[in-house]
Amino acid sequence: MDKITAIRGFKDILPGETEKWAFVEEKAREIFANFGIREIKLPILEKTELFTRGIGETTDIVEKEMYTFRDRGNEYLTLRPEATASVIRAYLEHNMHESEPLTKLFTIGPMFRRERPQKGRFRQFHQINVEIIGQKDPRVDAELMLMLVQFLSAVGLSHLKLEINSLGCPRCRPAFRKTVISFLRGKENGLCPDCRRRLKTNPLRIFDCKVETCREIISSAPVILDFLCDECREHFEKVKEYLTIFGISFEINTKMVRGLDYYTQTAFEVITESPGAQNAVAGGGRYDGLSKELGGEDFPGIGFAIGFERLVSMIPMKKEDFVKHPRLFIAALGEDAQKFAFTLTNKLRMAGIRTEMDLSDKSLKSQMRRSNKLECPYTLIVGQKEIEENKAELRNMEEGTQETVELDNIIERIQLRIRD
RNA sequence: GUGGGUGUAGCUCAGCUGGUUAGAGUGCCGGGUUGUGGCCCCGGAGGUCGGGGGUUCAAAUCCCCUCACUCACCCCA
Repeated sequence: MDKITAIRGFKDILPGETEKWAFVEEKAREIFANFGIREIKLPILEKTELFTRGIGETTDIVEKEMYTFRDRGNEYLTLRPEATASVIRAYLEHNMHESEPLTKLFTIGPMFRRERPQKGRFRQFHQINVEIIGQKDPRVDAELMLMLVQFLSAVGLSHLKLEINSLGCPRCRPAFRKTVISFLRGKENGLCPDCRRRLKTNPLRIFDCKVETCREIISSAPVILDFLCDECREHFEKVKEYLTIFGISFEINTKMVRGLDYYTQTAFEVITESPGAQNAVAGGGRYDGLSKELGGEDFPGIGFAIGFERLVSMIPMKKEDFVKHPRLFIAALGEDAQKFAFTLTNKLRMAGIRTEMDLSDKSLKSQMRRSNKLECPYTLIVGQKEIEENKAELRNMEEGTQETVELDNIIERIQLRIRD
């Protein structure tokens, strides 16, 4: 019989790694709370239409990456490839704007995209999403980025680069798009096959092509920022101004475009210098048209997504730093001592002290080795002799010293001695 | 979907141009005085050499197919 394995691009997150994940989540919850952002939990399965309408029919995600199937009721369902559409759906479904003019939400969970896995990219991956809905004020954009930067440095990341751009709006982007197309007319032969295709489907994407010849051609192309309408320009200027107030360093990257249709105006990314091609830890932007696209009123929104796996892989601390070692190991010899140790171990656990023992009746040496391996700072040694004399040996593993303790009120005695 | 790399012990890997019972380090188990860890020493368990087919007297090693993993492209977090 063949062993059954996890499916391609789906990963188990094992102990040692999960502690790191918990740490990241705790930090997120703590910092987001300071900024008034509340958690929303969303289904991971949605009607397919939510994504085809929200993300855009012609995007790669919708065209070839979604896990879509028909359920037993013949309804088309999709494992969510991203969270923003779901957040807006929930926002509209529960009329959240009625009770709160500015709604600030975060959610953490798995996303699914059927791509070829590689470093920093999986078919099931996790994101931390934050969405602020209801106001178009550039201060919202700025504080969102401020919070993102603070969070990333709180989990220990450094050498990060914040890149920002403005993508314009439905009023000013079309003109830019036209200009780019006519700029590229006659230069098609210099473009890579992908970009020639993009010229028809999504010409703005040519801006972030990595092929050298394309980069050369596009480097002299017109820049979106020169085409912004007054409102978009004003908004972008304010965003930059507020970022500067907070002392957040950023770079303007006019070549940054976003893959999903719903983005407008502010777009941003946090890039790392970690090796590998997938160097974006977080990305986001404003999506003022999305809510209308999903059949709601016209609510402005802005948000970002942090790639959980990418973030965790960059945390400088080692796995061991997150593991909670037992505080005490109980080594017991003989039947009476084992019985005593078993009840004591669990009583100590219930009293809040991480305690381990050995259940397989091994030699003292073997039990000591195990205590050492688990990095327990203390070991309580109980044998037949100790039971009879109503005492035990408490050994300090770091210093190699030990003392005799009475078994009466042993829990209190231990608590007193092994407190960190 | 396209291209490159790699599949040998739980883990990390060595096995050159094919040649006796497939190795190391680490981890695991046990021992080194009768009831005391780490360092050191000794012993032990553990492998369909990813799978299938072929060439050969002989294949972990050469050839073909297949699967998996991995890196990169596309795209994105």
